[in-house]
Amino acid sequence: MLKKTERLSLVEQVVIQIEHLIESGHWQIGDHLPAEMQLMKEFDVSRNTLREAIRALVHAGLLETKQGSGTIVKSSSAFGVALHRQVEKSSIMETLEVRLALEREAAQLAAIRRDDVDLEAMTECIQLCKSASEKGDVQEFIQADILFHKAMVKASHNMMLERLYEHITEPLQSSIEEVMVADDYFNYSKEIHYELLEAIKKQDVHAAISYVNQYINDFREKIKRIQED
Amino acid sequence: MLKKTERLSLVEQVVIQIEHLIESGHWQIGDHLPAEMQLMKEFDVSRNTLREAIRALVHAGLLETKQGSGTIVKSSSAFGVALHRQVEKSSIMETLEVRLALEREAAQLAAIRRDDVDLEAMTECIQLCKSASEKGDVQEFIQADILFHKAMVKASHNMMLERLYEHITEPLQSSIEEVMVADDYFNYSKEIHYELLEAIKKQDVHAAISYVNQYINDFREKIKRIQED
DNA sequence: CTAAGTCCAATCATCCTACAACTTTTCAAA
DNA sequence: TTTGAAAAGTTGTAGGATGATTGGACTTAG
Repeated sequence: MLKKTERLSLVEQVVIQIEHLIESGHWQIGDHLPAEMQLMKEFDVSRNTLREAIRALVHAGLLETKQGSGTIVKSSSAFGVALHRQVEKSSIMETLEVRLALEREAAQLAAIRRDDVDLEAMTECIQLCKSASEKGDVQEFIQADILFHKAMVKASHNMMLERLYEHITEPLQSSIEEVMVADDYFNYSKEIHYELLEAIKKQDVHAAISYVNQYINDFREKIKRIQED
Repeated sequence: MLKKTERLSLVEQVVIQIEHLIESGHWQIGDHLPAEMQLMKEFDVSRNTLREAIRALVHAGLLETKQGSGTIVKSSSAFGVALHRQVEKSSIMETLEVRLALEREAAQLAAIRRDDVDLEAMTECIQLCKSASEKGDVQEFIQADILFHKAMVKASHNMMLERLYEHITEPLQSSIEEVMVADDYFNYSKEIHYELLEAIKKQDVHAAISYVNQYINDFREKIKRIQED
């Protein structure tokens, strides 16, 4: 079998270079890119070629151009943008169901695969929850709560699961906050998270799934109640 | 709150039009687009503007251009392409775990929400499985099997779940076939699918989840065994 | 000094023409 | 029929010109 000869067009080469510069953090989110004229010289391509490359990345959601002002970095993950757009097309309930599906799988895998680093990270998040709870700081509590969930997903040692969860949770954040603030989730989740962590620590898969199902169903009920108002 | 004034650039307008023409099926996958010269006239824009629009869609994976030949439609879903790329970056096992997470959630939701149309569709798929099995046609059986799973996911009445499942299953297809052909999955899945359908018909959520877990774990074992060879 | 308005330079948006590189078709010669 | 060269059609790249928008510098009236 012969390898298909593949010449990358100049545009595609420039696109790849810019993507790398963004992914590597050389251009951070919010940064201004150099002007077209300068980029032309740096990449040694014509204006058209450069503009086609930039336009491709603008449409992908990585860049944003504003006439008269310049081009800035908007995001560092094309996949995140694509998922974000899909979430926007869907209802909150639909998205939440997908997120919970991932979370349930993550809990199961985490209970099997978690290592000491994972357990330490999760324990730390729970302590953050606790201290925020004692201070009565709702916002800080919510942030710590989300961090705990992310730590659990990370403990599943499945990068794809982690990325999906991350990019689906992001646009849901405001809805999550709404539910938590409106209800008495504050005290409730404190305990169940601790028990969930214990189950994962003991590698008790069934218990872990059971706890996740508990707060998933509870969360679902709360959403329904709020949406009915 | 004032509405953000939003002037869409000519390029973006052309992009949207082309996207619509593809989504609506006016240009099918594999079709050649008209040449640049003609599209310039039809959209009434300059060559640069048109080319930037096309380039954006090429990078998104909807189109493919070949110098000297033309431009063809490659895919109808930008989200599908993005997901596909993500899957390619991940291992088969990782992807499978995500897919199974979705399938488990789908089974649960389907057991709750399925309507008569869903049940009919699933029954039909099972009969296809059966007839393929009797004929001994492995390929046809696999296709029918996948159709059954998709029908179940559809019965969850969650569009986002359905799309995710669809686009994740697609690039996995060859791996799935490999497992099924290599092992004795042929006879095994015939029975468990029937029982799963019965559980969903009776709206027995626990039984449905249980059956899904059964063949999920079985499938996982088979994959492991094959990968070790 | 402050605040409002004006002007200007920088920047992206669009259009135009020209040529190069590649592919497909056509057609004539072997 | 097969081969190969020519021709026509298509996308790729380059460079220049003008318009539209923005943000900051500057000016001026209070």
